[in-house]
Amino acid sequence: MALVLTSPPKGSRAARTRATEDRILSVALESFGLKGFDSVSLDDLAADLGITKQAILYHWSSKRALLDAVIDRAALDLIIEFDGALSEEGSGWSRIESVVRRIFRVAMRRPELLGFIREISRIGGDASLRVTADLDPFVSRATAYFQREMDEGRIRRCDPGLLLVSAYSTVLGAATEVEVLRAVGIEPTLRSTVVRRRELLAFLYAAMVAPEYARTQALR
Amino acid sequence: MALVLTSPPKGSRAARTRATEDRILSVALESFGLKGFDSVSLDDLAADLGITKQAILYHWSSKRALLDAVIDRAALDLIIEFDGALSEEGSGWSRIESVVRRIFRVAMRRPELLGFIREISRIGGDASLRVTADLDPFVSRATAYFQREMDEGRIRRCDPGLLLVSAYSTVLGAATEVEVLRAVGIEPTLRSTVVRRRELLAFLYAAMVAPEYARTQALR
DNA sequence: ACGAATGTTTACCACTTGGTAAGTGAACCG
DNA sequence: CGGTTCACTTACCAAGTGGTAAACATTCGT
Repeated sequence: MALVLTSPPKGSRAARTRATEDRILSVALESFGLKGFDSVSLDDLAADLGITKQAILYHWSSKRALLDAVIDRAALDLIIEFDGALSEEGSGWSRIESVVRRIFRVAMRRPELLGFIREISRIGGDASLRVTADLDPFVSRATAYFQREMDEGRIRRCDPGLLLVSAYSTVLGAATEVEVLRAVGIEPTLRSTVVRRRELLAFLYAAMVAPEYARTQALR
Repeated sequence: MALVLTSPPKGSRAARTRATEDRILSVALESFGLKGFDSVSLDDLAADLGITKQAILYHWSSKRALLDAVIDRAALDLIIEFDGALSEEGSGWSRIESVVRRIFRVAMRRPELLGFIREISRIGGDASLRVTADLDPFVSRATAYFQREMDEGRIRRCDPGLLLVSAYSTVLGAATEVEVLRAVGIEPTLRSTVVRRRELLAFLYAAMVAPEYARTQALR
């Protein structure tokens, strides 16, 4: 995924510096997300990048400082991926459906991103606080949206925060728990992912949509 | 949690050996589950146990071999915790409810156990295969149970494996994703856990129970 | 009672870890 | 042009890593 063709030095020095830091953050996010923070050494990262470990430590004073930067980057990526879906047009359910589709797309194309959030949760402490703070505006938008949908009777009334958590972990689980899927005899191929997404949408639809509202719609 | 009152040597040698290995597995499961496999060194484990690292390596030839043993132990613990619920009496929904309650109980009392399964999933490779194999009989029972409930019209018809995954990740997420809960402004206190469990049961009930069957029941 | 098996410790070892110090060449700015 | 800043490398280092070898104490079988 790194996509690093050692480019001949071009652009201003500042631009090249930014590009290097960007590459480091990308590779670090991927590695931390897939293998875990402690399982990836600075030497590993540097080797992947074709630079020396000290070059990394030049841009961030410690591995921990690098982690903070990666957290910010991951939060930004997440918001970019999902916030658009929340802004889309469409009535209640179709918008939720588009968010779910997007999560699946992200889980397929960038598993390291979702894995990284999990990893940060486990590390806890300051790291968790940081990602929580970074994502706060997005979470606020999402819960406010749920609240509105409930007020207008399109979504079953309940605690919007808990609904968000339920939906989040359901989708994230179905999208990422590859090993669990294997355990129940489902090989995570592209085709099975489509089926899984369809089943999950039905699951969520049943769980979330207010029955009275559902009756007025003829969708599936 | 370790609960290790340095007992004066008693019992046969074989019994004491078994007890030692048991203690090692307990502490290792706890540490690996909470901090991650790579984040826990053999020296850390040994220090927690009040023995030397080489004592651990006497019982298992390498850290990796220890991991395999911990996997087996974790799978056993899981089966013990949940298999009982599957055998309980009661009609369709009440049995599912009891499983969910049990998962919450485990998530509260033994977070390291669920965390460990997650960790193994991420490690992948042989480790995942092992836990998958260990849990296979349990998974078979669960899906067979879902199938039966569907055939008798008590649960919405769908792929039983996927239903299991959805329910699993939903419950596991709501029970364990403490940081995500914080992000949506829910402090994971005991009281809020009760609320969360109630909301989640409503979520699952709506998602899983067949509407025709639900109408025949007056439960909540 | 005595040698053997067993469980554990002390002493090491090669290698990796995050991090420091000093050097180097190119880009920038006057 | 000439010095300074910048981005990075080479050269280290102390602490920690998983793992080996051998010594040691206890318990077992005979």
